[in-house]
Amino acid sequence: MTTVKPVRVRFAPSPTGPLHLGGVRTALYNYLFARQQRGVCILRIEDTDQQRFVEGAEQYIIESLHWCGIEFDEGVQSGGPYAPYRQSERSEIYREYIQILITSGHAYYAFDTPAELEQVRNEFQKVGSGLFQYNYSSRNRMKNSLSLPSKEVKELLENKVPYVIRIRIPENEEISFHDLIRGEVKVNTENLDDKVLFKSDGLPTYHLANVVDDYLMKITHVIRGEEWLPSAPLHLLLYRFLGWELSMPQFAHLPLILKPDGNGKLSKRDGDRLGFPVFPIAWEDPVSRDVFRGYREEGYLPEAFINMLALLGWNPGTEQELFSMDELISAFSIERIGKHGSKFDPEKARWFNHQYLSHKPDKELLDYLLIQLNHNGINAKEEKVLQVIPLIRERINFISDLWQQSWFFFQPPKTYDDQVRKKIWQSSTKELVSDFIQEVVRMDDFNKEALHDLIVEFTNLKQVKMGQLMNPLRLLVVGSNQGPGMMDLAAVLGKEEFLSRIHSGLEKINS
RNA sequence: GGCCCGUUCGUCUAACGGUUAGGACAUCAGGUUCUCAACCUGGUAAUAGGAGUUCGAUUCUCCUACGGGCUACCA
Repeated sequence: MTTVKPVRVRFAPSPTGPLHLGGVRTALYNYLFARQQRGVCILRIEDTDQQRFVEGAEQYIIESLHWCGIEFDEGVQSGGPYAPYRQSERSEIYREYIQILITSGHAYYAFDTPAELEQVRNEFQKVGSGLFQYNYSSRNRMKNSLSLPSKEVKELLENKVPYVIRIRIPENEEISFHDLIRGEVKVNTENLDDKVLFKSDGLPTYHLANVVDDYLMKITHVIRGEEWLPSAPLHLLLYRFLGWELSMPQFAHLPLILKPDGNGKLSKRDGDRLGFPVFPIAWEDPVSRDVFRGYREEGYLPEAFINMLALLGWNPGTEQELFSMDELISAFSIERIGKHGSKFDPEKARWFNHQYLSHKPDKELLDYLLIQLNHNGINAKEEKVLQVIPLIRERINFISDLWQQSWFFFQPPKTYDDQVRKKIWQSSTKELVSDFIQEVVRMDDFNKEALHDLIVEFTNLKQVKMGQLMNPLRLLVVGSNQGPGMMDLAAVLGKEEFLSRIHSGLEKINS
């Protein structure tokens, strides 16, 4: 009789700074898997390192995941049946389990000071015999409850001499486990060292805390970054030593997201260096006051950001590229996550955003544009803005482009691009334009078609190419060579505004 | 250095022993056009190298090279 356990996954960042692309993707994969399996997704904060704690980081994590549309069923933000979800608030729990390990002989007290350890490492390096490892071969030469007489150990403990608790890794044992992404992974315990499980400050390290919490919170699948792969055997040993092997979660170690240029994992500073954000939302470092850009502030839509991220390392096996969150949830599978790291491509991110923006309903783009108009002190009628949207929607890559591609619908140009003027302005241009507007003045019905007909007729009559008239008109109306079709532009502006811009433009350009 | 993981167009990737090695981004060319974009059509472009296994290897095995991760009282 096997009952299928309800899927429970967790995303467990440490609040040591903002969450970057890779972290968001890990959260996303956890979320997609949980939703698809009708399971539970948990947000746990791993703040056992008080040295690296950064003010505001936890709030940042919650806010950015919320912006992305990644929601949690349990966690620091909403509580739940396994609270608390902040590890710093669970220290009593870990104390209990470390005691079990001590009692059973799988862990031991170590009294070596950081300075002593440092010295041993240096000596090792000098001799050139590789890096020092605190393990079966060296632990007897160190100061710990395995090497010292028990009387002395007792004294040290009674005298409150600072200590850490280390795991006692067995000698020469083959540890293997099945990774959902990589298949069988094998490691010999020879290569593991006696990692610290409990620090002298009374808090556990990641290794102990994550195992204890995953067990207590009934986590069924651990989906985390590849940087954890080397310590997975250690975690497995902990499950074994605590007698939890049968309820051990399954592991899936995600490949890393790499720098777009060269190699190495994508890092905080790559964004500044290469000119793209690596964070979902902007972050200001509370100490240095450095500000890091965010996708939200750059004008990305969360759907586009998520879509791009989902496909960075995972693919559906079809040629579909655009996915809503719901589609991702139903298409996702851990088996189709790639094994190798992916270089992040900011160009493709931009393309995704363009796709989403150009498929957005008018109404939503309207809201975005209204905000920007307002921000620029322009009070435009919705009706007019709604006319503008279809004319610019194909032309934008970012939300901020809405304004950059449409400001001239709402206000006359303040300057006229000199490069463009030189290129298109001829000696006869002023006269041509002047003659043309005489005709426009006489128009009864000022609309796109009528204007088009008039222009064709006029240019034929004058024996000039359409561009000879249109380009100067555009310069006068927009101030440069950008923008949608001239007739569309004119129709939205209306006859009066159209003429007024041409008049004042002619004055400014010829003076 | 040791251990672990990886390697298909420039980039993200598909092809789970038999394909003219497919798609997307980028790039290039052409088209459209009143401009700038967008858009449409087409092109260039890849199995890291070497041994095996097999009738047949991108696919399986081994070696080499290269890349990455880990190697803290950090996560």
